[in-house]
Formats: sequence, C-alpha cells, structure tokens
Amino acid sequence: MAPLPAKPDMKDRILETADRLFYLQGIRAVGVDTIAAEIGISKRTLYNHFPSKDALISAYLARRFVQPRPSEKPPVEQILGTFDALERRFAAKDFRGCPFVNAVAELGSEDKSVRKIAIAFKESRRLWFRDLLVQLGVPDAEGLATQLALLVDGSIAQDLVRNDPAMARAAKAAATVLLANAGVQVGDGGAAQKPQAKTR
Amino acid sequence: MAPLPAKPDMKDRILETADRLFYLQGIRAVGVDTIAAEIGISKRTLYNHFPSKDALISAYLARRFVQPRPSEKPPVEQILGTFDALERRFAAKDFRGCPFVNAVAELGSEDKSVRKIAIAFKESRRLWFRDLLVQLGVPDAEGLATQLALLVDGSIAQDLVRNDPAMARAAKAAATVLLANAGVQVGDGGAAQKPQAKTR
DNA sequence: GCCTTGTTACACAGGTCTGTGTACCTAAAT
DNA sequence: ATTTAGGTACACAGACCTGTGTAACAAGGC
Repeated sequence: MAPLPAKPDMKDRILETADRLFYLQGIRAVGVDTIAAEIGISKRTLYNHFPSKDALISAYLARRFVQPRPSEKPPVEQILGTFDALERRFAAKDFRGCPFVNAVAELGSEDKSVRKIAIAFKESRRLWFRDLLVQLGVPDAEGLATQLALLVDGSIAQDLVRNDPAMARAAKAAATVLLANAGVQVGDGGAAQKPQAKTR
Repeated sequence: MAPLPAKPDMKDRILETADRLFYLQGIRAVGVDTIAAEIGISKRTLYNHFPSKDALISAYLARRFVQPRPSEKPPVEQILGTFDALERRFAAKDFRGCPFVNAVAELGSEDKSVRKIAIAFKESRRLWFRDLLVQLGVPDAEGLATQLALLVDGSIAQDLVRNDPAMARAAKAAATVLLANAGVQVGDGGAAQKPQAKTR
C-alpha cells in the first residue's frame, strides 16, 4: 500500500529476488513478471534497472561468484573444512546444487557467456585447492586439486538429486584418503575417518 | 515428399528424436513442434503416440536408464574401465552431462517423477560399484561405492562446463588411490598411475 | 514554486508453447 | 470393394513470455 515505502537500492532488491527465484526454481522457469510481482514493483521498474533478462541472468551468476576469503587456519583444515561447509549447506532445505552447473545444464552450451563464467568459477576453486596443496608441499598439487574439485562437484550433484547431506561426508572421507596418499599429515580433521562405520 | 516413406515404429522414431534433442538442447528448450518438424511428421501424429510432453519426458528418461551389462572381466578392471568409458564419452562432442542431473536441474525438485527416476539411476550405479567391491572383499564396500559414484558424477559435472576429457583421467587416478587404500590389488589398470605427470 | 528523478498502472505487440479439433488422404486388411 | 488404422495439413484456443509505450504521480533539490 505504501507507495514508496523504502528505496534502499532497488537494483539490489531486484537482484536479490532474482537470485533466489532463479536458483530455487530455475532460470527459464522464472519470468520477469514473477520477479517483479514478488518484490511488489512494476515490470517497468525492473526493466529500468536491467536492460534485459539476459543481463539479469549475468548479474545473478556474477553475484554467485564468491571467492573464499583467506583464512588463518592450517591449509589441511581449510581443505577438509570445505566439505564440512558443504554438508551444512546440503542440510539447508534451500540448497539446489551448483548454480553454474545448473545454468549450463538448462541454458545449453551455446550460451558462451554463461559457460565462460561457469568455467572461471570452477577453475578458481581448483586454484584455491592447488595453492593450499602447494603450501603443504604436495608434489602434484595440480592433479590433486583437480581430484578434490571432482569430489566437491560430485557430492553437489549427488545431493541435488538425492538430498542427502551424507554425500559431503563421503567426499570428505575420500579427500582424506587422497591427502594422506599424497603425504599430507592429516590430523583427523574433524572425525571423518575413524568412526567411518557409516560413511554412506 | 514421400507421404508414408517408412513406418518402422513411429513411436520409436519420435522417442529417439526427442531423446537427442532433449539431451543436447535441454528439455524446456525443445518444443514438441521442433521434435515433429525434425522427424518430418505432423504434431498431431506425435500426440497420437504420446499423450503429453510430460509423458515424452518420462519416456526419454526411462530410455536413458540403462543398466551396465554384466561382464566377465575382473571386477577391478570393470571399475576402472568405467572411467575409461567416461573419457571416451567426454571426447565425443555430443556429450552434455548426465541427463538425470540435467533434468532435475532444469525441471526443479518439485517434479517428483523426474527426481524419483534420477535417484533410482544414481543408486543403481552405486549398487553396481558396491557389488563389484564386495567381490573384491573390500570391507566398507558401501562407503567406497558411494565415493566412486562421487568421482563419476564429479567428472561428469566438470566436463559439462569445461569440456575437458582429462577430468575422467583425474577421476580414474583418484579411484585408483581409493581402491589401493582399501586393500585392492590394482594392476595398473590401463596406465593411469605411473605416467601421471599430467594428471590435469 | 518548479523541475527532475524514479516509480506506477496498464495496455499491447509479437513471439512461443502445449494441446485439440477437423477434414482429408493413403495403404493395407478383410 | 469396402472398411479401418494411421498419417497429414492446418487452424486455433489459451496460456505465458519478453520487452515497450504512455500517461500520471510522488518526493526531494534548486
């Protein structure tokens, strides 16, 4: 009812809402009318802030591209902690897989800009792993980083269809083995190894 | 031009075409008109064989649900051979990820029937791994099977965005380590270990 | 007081999509 | 020769989608 209740960055509000709906329901499944209606603004206002739906999609993916902030914790804890964080996100009921993989899956491979940002995101995470592995003195840091990235994406894909946070624990257990095999001293990072009776 | 050139199972032709287009371009991106036009039949004929697009989608996914046929080869070769087969499929330019994961990603989690078949497929592959691991006498066959499944889906997701068949080799290398760690005698199954200089 | 900026309400063009209705046509079976 | 099964051509309803055009309105800065 209030005509202009508050205008704290309308653009941010639009983007935040588009993000939520795109992620939860899919990009093609959500129309601009739906987004505008959800915020309670007119479609015209939305188009005054974003020239097209494609621009909104790009902004959505750019917004999802968050770099992990540097941490003081030991590298091995950071690596294994990734899977704990993953498990927490899986447990949240609004988790719906990797937004970049989903976007590529539903928008097709022809959409160059979407693929480009998806590749950049995957690579940035791989490099984050690699740098930590280099700090640990792992010989083949490149290869092992790729393998850890596979475990991350594998658990995300599995959780997307199964809705089972245990996938993150399985990935952590596998990562622990791979790290130990590379000569890294794994300090039983959070009890994922000994009591592994029920890994699945 | 030929009005009835050949009617070798029209239903199969429709399904085969729908499969190809759905998989390559996405389910929502392909309309029934497009499918009919691709075959050169009228839309009416399509709807005479499938009551709705949803039925066509279900048939498409059911068709993609293929069980790996039993093999005489040693279990460890079958397991590692999975990743070789994966690499071959990645190299094909018409590979576009896992149809089940893609379907769940673009159709959303509300679509129960799609999720159901996706879960069944993932579980069937996990059980295939598990049975082979049991044959090998691996203690925690359940857990290791889950981890191998993670590697499969992880490499598929990574290849979907990166288009890099090397993801399959990285997964195979990781699988080899996990198997060895579980006490399985890995007979250097296809040279994925020694010359691993460029795993990535 | 006035003007600029941002928003609203609403209609609409033009496209796509799923699904149906109808009349005709061809080939094979009876 | 006639029936019948399956296919064709084509229009169309009804929904939804992206994007635009237009007139009015409300608030803050000058």
